[in-house]
Amino acid sequence: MLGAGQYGYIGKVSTQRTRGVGAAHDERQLEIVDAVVALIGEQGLDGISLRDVASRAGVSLGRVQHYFRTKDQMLQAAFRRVNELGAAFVSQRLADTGDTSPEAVIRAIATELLPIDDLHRNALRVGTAFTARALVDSEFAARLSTGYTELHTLLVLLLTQARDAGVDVDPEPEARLLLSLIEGLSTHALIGHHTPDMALEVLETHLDRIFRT
Amino acid sequence: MLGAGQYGYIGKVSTQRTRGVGAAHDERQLEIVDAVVALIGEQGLDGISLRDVASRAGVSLGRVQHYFRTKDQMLQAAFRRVNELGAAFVSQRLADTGDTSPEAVIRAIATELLPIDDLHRNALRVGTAFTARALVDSEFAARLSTGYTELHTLLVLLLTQARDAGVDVDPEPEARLLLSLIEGLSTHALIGHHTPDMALEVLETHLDRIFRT
DNA sequence: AGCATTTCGATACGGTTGACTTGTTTTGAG
DNA sequence: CTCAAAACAAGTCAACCGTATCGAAATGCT
Repeated sequence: MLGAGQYGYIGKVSTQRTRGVGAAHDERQLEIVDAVVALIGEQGLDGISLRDVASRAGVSLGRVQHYFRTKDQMLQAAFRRVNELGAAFVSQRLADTGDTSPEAVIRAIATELLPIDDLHRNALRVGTAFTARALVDSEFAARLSTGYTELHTLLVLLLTQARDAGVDVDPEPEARLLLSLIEGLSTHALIGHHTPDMALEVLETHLDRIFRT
Repeated sequence: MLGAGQYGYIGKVSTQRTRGVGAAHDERQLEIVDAVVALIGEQGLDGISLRDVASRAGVSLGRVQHYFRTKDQMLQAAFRRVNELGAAFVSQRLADTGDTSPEAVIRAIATELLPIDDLHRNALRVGTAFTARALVDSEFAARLSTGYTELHTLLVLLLTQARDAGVDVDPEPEARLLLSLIEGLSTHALIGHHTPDMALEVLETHLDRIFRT
């Protein structure tokens, strides 16, 4: 989960009547979606009702239903939102560090996919909730799979750059291992089996094993 | 998820009146639990109702309620059941192979925690559902954490044996990495991001990296 | 056989849910 | 200003849920 930004929803406008400039529409919709994301993180995916969302967002049930015709559409919007958040996290860290070496980028990606603070923790909780949902709903499964594939492709690209720079690594399987490892470390950190720091340490050790040969 | 067998439920008997030998009781209870596990694998944790369970098990709603006073108790029983299944999977493979070397045992554990067939797939789906639930319900979180700790301890023990036999490995962090990796590989295989075979290949490569130094 | 206890089916109840309908207010293009 | 479309709010509804109740049947110890 997280990482792939499949936009195309917020800011659609297109042929639709640009009623009220359309700006207020997206803003209010985002308010509701953020309430949904927060609630899913706290109560899980099936633990929330439209009335809960309305209450949390401080709006009426009618308003929520105006922006999302069905509950499923609302949840899909929330799913897109956490993916956006994940992508934004990574972009932010990359912009902060400045180091664009494959190793640094991979480290940045991995770090942002761990529950290093409450914000990340909540986003990852939502991601986990959607992962469970994906096992039952093929619609979500397809979206999730796409996101992971994009992330995998990115990792392969980075590892290929590293290999070309002299690092002894097989990009394709190593990317697969890395992504799975990050996923597992993140999940275990979420449920409290270990701390984010310990997860990060394991990851660093493994990355060292790859890059220092 | 999976792996730790925390029994203490089935076969409790104890001070309770041994009405009807008590054998039929456990059998019928297990029938219902198996229906629950199957349903959770198919429809997720929140997608099932007591009526669904009764229908799937071919019994009346009243009977389900007789064996489980609340829905939560029923789900907890299902959770224990998948843990039992996971432990049974590993035991079975270990008995089959006969090889008790640390490497073989680790390989066996890892293999049984991947969706290598429909039976394993369903059990792992249920495990994922409970993982998502654990993020919201501290009761399940505690049980899950205990299971993972047991598995972690076992891996540390095995890796310590390997180290004493001359393998260059740091048991504690390596066990943490392994368990997380298995978790991630399993999850990704479940959602179809890669096949169980690919997951197994990644794992084998990593194990080779550890043991062939 | 007698009888307490377990087993289990049928039914009902209060509550919640997502979806829908209806009516009112707001908005901005013409 | 006009007016149609959008943006809401409130209420309604049927369906479903977990749980409780009550009575009948099965069971097995004494």
